[in-house]
Amino acid sequence: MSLKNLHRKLRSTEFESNEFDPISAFEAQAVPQQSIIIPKDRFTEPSENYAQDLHGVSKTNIKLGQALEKLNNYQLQAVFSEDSKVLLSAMVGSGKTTVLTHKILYLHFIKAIPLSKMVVLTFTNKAAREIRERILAFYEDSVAIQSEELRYFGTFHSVARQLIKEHPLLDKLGFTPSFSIMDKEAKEEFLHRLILTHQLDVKYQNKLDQRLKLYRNEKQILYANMKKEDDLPQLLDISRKEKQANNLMDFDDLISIVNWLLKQESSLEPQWVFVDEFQDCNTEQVQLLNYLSGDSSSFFAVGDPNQSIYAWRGSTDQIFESYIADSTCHMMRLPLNYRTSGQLLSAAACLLNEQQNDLQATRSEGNKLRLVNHFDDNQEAFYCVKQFKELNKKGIAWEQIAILFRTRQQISLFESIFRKEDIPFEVISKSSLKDYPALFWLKKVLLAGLQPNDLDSILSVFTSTDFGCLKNGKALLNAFHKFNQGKSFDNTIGAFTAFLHFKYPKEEAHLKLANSLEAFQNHLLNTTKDLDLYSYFNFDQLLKPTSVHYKENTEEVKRALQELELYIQEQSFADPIEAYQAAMGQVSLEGHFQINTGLRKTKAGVRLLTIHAAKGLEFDHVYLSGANSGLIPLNRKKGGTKHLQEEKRLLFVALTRAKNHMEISWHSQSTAWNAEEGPSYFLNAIPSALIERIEATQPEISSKKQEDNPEDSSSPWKKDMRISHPKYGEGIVINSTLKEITCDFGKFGEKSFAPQWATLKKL
DNA sequence: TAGCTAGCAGTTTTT
DNA sequence: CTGCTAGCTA
Repeated sequence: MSLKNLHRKLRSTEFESNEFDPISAFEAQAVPQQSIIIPKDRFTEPSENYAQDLHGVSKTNIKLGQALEKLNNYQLQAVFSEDSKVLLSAMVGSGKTTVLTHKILYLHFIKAIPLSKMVVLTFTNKAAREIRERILAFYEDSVAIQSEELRYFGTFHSVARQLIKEHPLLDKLGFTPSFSIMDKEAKEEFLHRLILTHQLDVKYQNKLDQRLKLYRNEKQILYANMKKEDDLPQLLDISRKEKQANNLMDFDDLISIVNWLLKQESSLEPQWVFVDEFQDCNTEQVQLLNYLSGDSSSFFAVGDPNQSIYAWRGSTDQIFESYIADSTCHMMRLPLNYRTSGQLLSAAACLLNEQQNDLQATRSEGNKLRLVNHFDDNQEAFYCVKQFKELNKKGIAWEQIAILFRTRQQISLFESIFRKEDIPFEVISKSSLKDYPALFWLKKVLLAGLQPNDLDSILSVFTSTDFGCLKNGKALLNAFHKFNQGKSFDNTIGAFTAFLHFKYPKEEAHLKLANSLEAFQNHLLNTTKDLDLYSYFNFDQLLKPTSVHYKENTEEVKRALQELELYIQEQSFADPIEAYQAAMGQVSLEGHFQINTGLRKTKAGVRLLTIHAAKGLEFDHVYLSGANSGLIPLNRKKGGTKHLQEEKRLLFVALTRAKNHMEISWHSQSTAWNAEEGPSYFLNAIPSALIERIEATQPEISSKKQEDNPEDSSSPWKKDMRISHPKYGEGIVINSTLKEITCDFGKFGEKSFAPQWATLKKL
């Protein structure tokens, strides 16, 4: 029977027929899968008593001794272990970061291992920052710790960047240590420029990333409707060469290049290698770990196989298999959950494989898991408004309430209703620099100044729709190449400046900018002061003083420059250009300019976020919205058990975010196209004794979404009015409020104006 | 060159 | 179901 048919059959089974799990049923029928389950007898159990070790620690370092006394025996076992290879299987909410940081501190303060001899790898900047902070917190303020000492504490990518910079063989690959890092957007622009300049025929250009991956991994060129092969292979080839020529690396390159270098010559022999979230490693990252932790180094990895929800990003279970097979590797576990109350945790544990279920509750029984049926998402949002207001009255802080969603699209309806109903809220998802046009542009300006041959950054500066003066395209590139022919300039920015002076002599502000870019490195030698750089580039003029967002744009840019300067001061580089390059590398890696302080969300409000974004977080009250079959697990054309198992773990992650109250909702009339009838069939695995079912709330008079029309009748500019602008010519008003007028100018696209500044004329 | 149609993919997101 | 687009047709 095919997977699809089997599931149809399984789903049709009555919902009430409980204690029945279609996935287990399927697994029982299917060919046994290779498994990542660690056999029980591979675990070393903790000893009864660590009093002596604790006493030893307290004698040397009282503060650390006191901290360690709070740990349980499983945690202490991992901290004190003398084994040189340890894989710690940490169940959800069992304090894995605590163990990781305390082990680092123990090794450092008691075993006298210098921090500079440790490599600590995480997947996110947030995790890296947290570990650094917890370590710094242990130092008395009299003993300042050099940032130099924590050089190899960071994300896989930032440590890779550090290693690449330091490696003696880098020039063999055609790179210099001042290479810059392309984020996703930069890489897209880069590839599009290559397609243009090399006149390549490439189909599905907005799916380039996927297509390149398919081609690299499976040599597949045809995609979707394509009948003929296009120039994709050439594009890959050219981009490889161009990256070398321009000293550029993308995120994937960082890992593969460091692996290549370390394979030739190991440049670093750390005494200890630590990994957080071990289950998320992909094959290349595993390789990096192997290169780093040779025979002379010890290795300590923490992870939770039950929380592996990033397989779609390339994480692999091979890593578990190889470590289980390795008999020198000691397996330890952290089974005690301190977060979730008893009944909720038992319910969540029903979603795990029998053998992998090592979870033990430490808290009291608490509330039952609630399964609530709503008519649709609109209905649910109003229900939430009511519930949340009551909870808040009872003293539950807004930020202790979270609503989780499978997809991000589900969030926007809640946003608009909460806004109307005065529920404070915050959507938690990493914002992209692209959402801040001024900062996005600032990054290009600085990169163009720092890498005088990086044509992409230069072009982006001058062809930006918001702050540029040129139109991007084939014509511009051709004109520039034509101008360039036969002449020899020192570098690309020099050539481009000359080109601008020749072809666009009227664009005074931008001509000045070009000159400033050309002289930027020299200027940096004098000063890296933020306000000085701000006026050096004349941002006051360039950021379009008539724009609605002028004030916030200038403030954002000033703040960003400030962050850069702070970073440079803390890193104490000798060469200011190198320092600025390092800072910009950090901006690329983190995706924002807050590279010192990080993104601190302090705003009070109900949290709205996807389950993926909720990993690692906890809340008092958690609501999972719209958990119909078809959404959880999310329907997919391709997939199979691997996908379904991951979706099941995703539901597990959702349920284990809650400390005290967990409510899952499903909709009778879901608005999602892929939703099916009835709640997620994964929930059938949970015995009815652990679930409290709540009947459908009656739909109110109208559950139809209300059209909200925020158009302001007092504004003289009305929707669809034809207008003209001195620069952009004729256009049509798309939207008009007291604060902002948005118009469409055809080939110039959409522009927004502040009514008090707008130089618009009625037609 | 515009219009039509068939076919397929779509989620999650960090660096 | 919707959105995208390659490739065909007039």
